[in-house]
Amino acid sequence: MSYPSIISTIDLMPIYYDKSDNKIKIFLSKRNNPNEPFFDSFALIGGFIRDEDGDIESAIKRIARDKIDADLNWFNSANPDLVIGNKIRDPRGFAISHLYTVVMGLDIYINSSSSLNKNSLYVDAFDINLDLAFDHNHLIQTAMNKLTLDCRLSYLKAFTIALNLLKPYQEFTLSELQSVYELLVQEKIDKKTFRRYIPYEIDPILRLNKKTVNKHARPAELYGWK
Amino acid sequence: MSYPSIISTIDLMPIYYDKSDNKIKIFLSKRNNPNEPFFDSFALIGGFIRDEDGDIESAIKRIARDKIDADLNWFNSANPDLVIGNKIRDPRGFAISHLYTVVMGLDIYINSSSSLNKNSLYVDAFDINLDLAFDHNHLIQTAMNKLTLDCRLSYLKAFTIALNLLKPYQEFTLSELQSVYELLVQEKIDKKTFRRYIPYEIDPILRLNKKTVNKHARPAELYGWK
DNA sequence: TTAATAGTGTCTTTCAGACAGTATGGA
DNA sequence: TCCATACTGTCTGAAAGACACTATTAA
Repeated sequence: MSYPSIISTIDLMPIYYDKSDNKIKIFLSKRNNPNEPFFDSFALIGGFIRDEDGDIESAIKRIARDKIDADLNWFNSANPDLVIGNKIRDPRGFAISHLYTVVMGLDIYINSSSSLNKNSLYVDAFDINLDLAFDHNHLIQTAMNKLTLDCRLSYLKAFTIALNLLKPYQEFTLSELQSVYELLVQEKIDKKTFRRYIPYEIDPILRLNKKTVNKHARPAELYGWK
Repeated sequence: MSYPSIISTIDLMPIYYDKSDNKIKIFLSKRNNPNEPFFDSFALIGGFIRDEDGDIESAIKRIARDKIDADLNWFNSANPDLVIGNKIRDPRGFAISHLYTVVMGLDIYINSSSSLNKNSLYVDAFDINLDLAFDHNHLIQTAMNKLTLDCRLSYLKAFTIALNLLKPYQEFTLSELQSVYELLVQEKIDKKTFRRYIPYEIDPILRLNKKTVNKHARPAELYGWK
């Protein structure tokens, strides 16, 4: 007995907060197999779901490990952020992509930068000016749009994601947290309003009793992780 | 060249507002193929995604037409409400279910009741006391839970879905609309608060200048569709 | 009249938005 | 000193919650 051979794939959209130019970036890698479509183009990392994976989460873990040589420390949710399937997006046939937005840790960033060097690329998640493989331009735009809408709908979700994007940094200021938040919701927030959101008691952040240095202005309180 | 043979399926969770006992119900059908797993059990309607479907939306339409002999008038969203995939949920192998919540029209309800008669069943979406095929008990519980959370997060979403659930009825009162809303968010709302939500100008509802009759109380204004 | 449900008025609390004011460092 | 950024105080207006009040029918 045989079943329809639809191709089921995972695509991972690893996002990362780049403090140095205050942008949310996406990790892209160059497709390096001449026997696969879009050879030499940049793309989201991804792959087929295999029978031996056993379940979707295992497939995600395997792909993350194979493609960026690291575990991903946080999943946006158990459900994919985007599912799209048709016969035109992949020349190999009817392919369903399950796109998961994941947050990268700093270690992953460093590993990828060095070992994968010229085959990887970080680009502004909200402004991709590059032709990607498959329909990945469209996937990214749709997924980032959904991320913004979700974050606008629930400040708690925005807040949680902002914290996860800052996790790679040992220390951060509330102004930096606000910057990440503003990138997620794609709008400026009043400083006082933002600080009212902060549920000091609940969240895993910790006032370090340290201040920033070498700024030409009043130093900011530094926060870290419990 | 061959690709991994993961089974990709669609499951539809058709919901319907039953005015007579004020419940949101799910349409279930009895599995009638002795060669398929869970023969004679009740289940959500669903099926394999086939290569000739071309895309996911077409697969959904085909399955709806095959299984309940009708088009579905409204999709919750382009994305599935739930995706779950592993090797244990289907004896035939690694199966990924893409679950879509859909709202049934009255015509579908009537068609299904008559032609499918004893092979279909309507049950309270929030209280399934019946062992269903596959992991469908779990799917339904998770999907209804997500529906409630989504509706609590956005009153506009709750409102839109409530209106869609009332679409099959030509006339309805604001109290009825509130009842549907309360089922969706799973909590009682103050009458005045609820009426303040109603954006008279925006929504496709219309005051009919008619009132309910034969009630032992003050008659209610009837509303209909533009 | 009463029972029952429809619908409204309004007080109170909460909270976002706006923005001025104060604090604290470097140059 | 001033400039820049961090942080706080507080007024205002919008909207939710609570709940009492009025309205309109049948029995």
